[in-house]
Amino acid sequence: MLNYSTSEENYIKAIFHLQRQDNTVTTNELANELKTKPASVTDMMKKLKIKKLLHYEPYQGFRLSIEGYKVALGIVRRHRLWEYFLAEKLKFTWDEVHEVAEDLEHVSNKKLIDKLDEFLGFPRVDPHGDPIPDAHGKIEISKKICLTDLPLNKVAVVSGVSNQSSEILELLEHKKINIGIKLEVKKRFEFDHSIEVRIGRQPAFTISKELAENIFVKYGS
Amino acid sequence: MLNYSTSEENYIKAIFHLQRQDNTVTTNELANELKTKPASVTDMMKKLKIKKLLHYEPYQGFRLSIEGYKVALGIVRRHRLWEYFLAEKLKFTWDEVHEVAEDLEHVSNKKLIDKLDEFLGFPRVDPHGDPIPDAHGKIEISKKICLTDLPLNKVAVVSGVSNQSSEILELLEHKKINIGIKLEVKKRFEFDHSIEVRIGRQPAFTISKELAENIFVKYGS
DNA sequence: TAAATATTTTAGATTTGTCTAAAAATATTT
DNA sequence: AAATATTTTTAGACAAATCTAAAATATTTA
Ligand SMILES: [Mn+2]
Ligand SMILES: [Mn+2]
Ligand SMILES: [Mn+2]
Ligand SMILES: [Mn+2]
Repeated sequence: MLNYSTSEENYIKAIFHLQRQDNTVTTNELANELKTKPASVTDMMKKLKIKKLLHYEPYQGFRLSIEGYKVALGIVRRHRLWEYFLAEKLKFTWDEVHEVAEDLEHVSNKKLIDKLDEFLGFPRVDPHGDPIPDAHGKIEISKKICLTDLPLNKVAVVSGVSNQSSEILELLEHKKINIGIKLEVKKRFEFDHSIEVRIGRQPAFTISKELAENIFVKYGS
Repeated sequence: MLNYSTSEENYIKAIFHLQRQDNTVTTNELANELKTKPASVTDMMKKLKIKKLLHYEPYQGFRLSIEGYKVALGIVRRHRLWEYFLAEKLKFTWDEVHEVAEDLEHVSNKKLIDKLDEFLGFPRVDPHGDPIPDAHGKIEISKKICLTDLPLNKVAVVSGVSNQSSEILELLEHKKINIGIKLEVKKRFEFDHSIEVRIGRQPAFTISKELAENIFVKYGS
């Protein structure tokens, strides 16, 4: 596997994240995501196309190639392992890890990352509940259900949060909702779309529509 | 403290190491150390002078300014903490850590480094026996004595090794000489300048002049 | 001390990644 | 189907870091 510049890696990872939603990514979307200008995106897309990391025809948007997808998984693996390290070992909070991992992810020494993985005990998910690709690029694609869509009285595990701000963290900590916790939805209110939730045998409590929209769960352990 | 580019940091750190020996550093010395060309060094020296990180007049060589020295200590702190992490936590060997730390040292997030320091238990020396500057830039300047100069029958502690190759590591591991181990010199032979060494109450053994020249010790614990 | 040699700096080019402004292509309205 | 608006690309410029070749300066040698 070749080595790519920090800038190339940031573009590749951003495309990886954006193309999950739609099928292809547009110049403006990517420029917006990376806080850069459309002209810069076009320049980089030409370069990544030459390196065969993506499919791109002028004005048609772009997608990662098989090779580009593999490279992206490597970057995501490094990013999430470092996030796990920061949260678990260095006691960073949940909302602080992303920014630091954004730099650490670009140190691409295979042995470093595989030993870090081992040191951490081969974690499956990062502090935001997102799956960590293994050394071979395998990634668990568990389908996440938004809390707004979870059927009533079905126990599910909180597996991720889509918003990573310190504001949502404050609220989640106050409500004692962490990744991995089991909960069920007891009731939905039509008026404000608020949701009544219960964790284990504790008394049920209410969370807002806004919060519920950002919490994802999955079935099973 | 401002932020500097990876390239600027590599130059600053190299000057820091070179100026310990002599008083001022020359263009060729630095170009050689960084495996770059003299013209590139001159360009960077002009830039670092403008940033007030060093004293430099054309043709006169250069030294770090007080400010440049502080910046260098920060880089060295990061480098050596990562080296300690790699050796202690990830079980890298001694001769592998430098290369990886060379990249990790450029992730300059104050909180990351201070938390890493805490996680590691505030280590005083890196895996090569070199002192780690603390969060305020304080560094222990213990005077190292080369094993060739240690008086006979004086117990001293192995505190560093000047050569960092895997070849010297192989030999040191075979002879069971590690950083922190206590030893004394029992005899010196005029013929080949080999040295007879004893660790604790174990039987004495001989090491070559070449090896002794690369081992440094200090008195006390 | 003058010539030869070595070191250092300058001049000019190159690569990478970015930007602004203008042109071209595409999409949306009327 | 034009006209209008939006998106994307191109053209040209710029900063950072590097290089080669030539010029300037310093050091050594005879
Ligand atoms: Mn990044
Ligand atoms: Mn994450
Ligand atoms: Mn470095
Ligand atoms: Mn070291």
